[in-house]
Amino acid sequence: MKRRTKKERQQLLLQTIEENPFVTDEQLAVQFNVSVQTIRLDRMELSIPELRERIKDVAEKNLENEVKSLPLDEVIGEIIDIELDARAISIFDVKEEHVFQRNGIARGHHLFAQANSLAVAVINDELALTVRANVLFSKPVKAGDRVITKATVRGQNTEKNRTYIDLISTVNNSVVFKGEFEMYRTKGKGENDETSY
Amino acid sequence: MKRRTKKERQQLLLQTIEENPFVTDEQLAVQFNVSVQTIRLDRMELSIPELRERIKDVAEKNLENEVKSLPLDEVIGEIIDIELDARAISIFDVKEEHVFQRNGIARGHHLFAQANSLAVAVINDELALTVRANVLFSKPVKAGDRVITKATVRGQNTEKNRTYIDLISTVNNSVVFKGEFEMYRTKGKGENDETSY
DNA sequence: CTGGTGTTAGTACCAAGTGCTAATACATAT
DNA sequence: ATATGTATTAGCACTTGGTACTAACACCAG
Repeated sequence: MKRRTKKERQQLLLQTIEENPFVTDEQLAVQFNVSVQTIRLDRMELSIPELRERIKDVAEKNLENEVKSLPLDEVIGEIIDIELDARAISIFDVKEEHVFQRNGIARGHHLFAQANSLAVAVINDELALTVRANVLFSKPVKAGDRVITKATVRGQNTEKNRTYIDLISTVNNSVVFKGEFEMYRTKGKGENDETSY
Repeated sequence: MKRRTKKERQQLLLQTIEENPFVTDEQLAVQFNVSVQTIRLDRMELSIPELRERIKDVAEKNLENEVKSLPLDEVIGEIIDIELDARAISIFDVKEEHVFQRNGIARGHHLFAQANSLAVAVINDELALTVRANVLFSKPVKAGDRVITKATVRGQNTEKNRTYIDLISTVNNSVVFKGEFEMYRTKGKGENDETSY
């Protein structure tokens, strides 16, 4: 192992720990052919926490993901207000994982998912399925944006068991997404009121 | 805190650690009103590893998940055939996590996501965004179904930088989803050598 | 009273550190 | 040539959250 300069070593150190957070100072010292103390000084300068903290961070991150990925699959966006068969509002915070790396713009299906989830939720029925949707992505959404989606139940066709819902998503009061959803439901509006909530 | 029997305590210990693997023996001792040594003996009998090992286990598990969840977010469905700016085919296996628990029918946004991903992929450009989509969910899809989606590029409006794509998804040769997507792209078909932007 | 089970206390030791002081090497500037 | 600064190394005390082990005590049953 050739002895690198401080800068080179620290650069490699960052990479190495990034790739494998489970490596000890001792192992790193051997790898870079320096003393353990040097590794410690390097970590300090680079503000890299000690092994146990790194492992803990990874563990905590994973625990977050667990909490995140389950409801994320269930309902996209957090429903903050709902009046069944009338209207509903949800918010969705766009994160790095929702955007194209190349340009930082949110993938369309995430916005669709938020709207679709809300359309399902607003329907006061056990069974609600999307039959048709016409959507328009009017403005790009970026990571860090908070998307607020409002659903309004527009009408019904009781014979065909259909409910029509309008959806509008905004970021900072600017419309980013519009959609008209045709939903299928088993029962008509108002037939579910035996058990009043 | 009432003093439980050994069995009760060990039962609760298992639960407690399961819920929060980050708890130390000392905290547990306080919680159960016994000595630290007792907690250690309990852990031995129950073969529960020490705090650091538990955290490490969580961290390692999460690292596995990372590999799994990333490509899942990147493209929904596996692209098995593609001819840029012409057509593409992807398959998507519907799993339990994609369906409503209540009725076992796939949530619409997963089918939309597969179609949307494919529409983005078929466009031979750095930047492709969904502008508008009209979709029809013609038949419910269930867990275990293999959805095959075909994308066909229908036309273009070079002035407006738009590309029109038709999508059809089938399960066992039966159509479950149809969509017309209007996509925005930076450059026209075949113009990808120019630096027009 | 003796034995078994459960619990507690205490000691020595370990890994992987932090925090601090001191020594050394080496090049650069004056 | 001597001083200054940076990089590196060594050593020691201390910390956390343990393991491994021994000894003691309480209490209940035979």
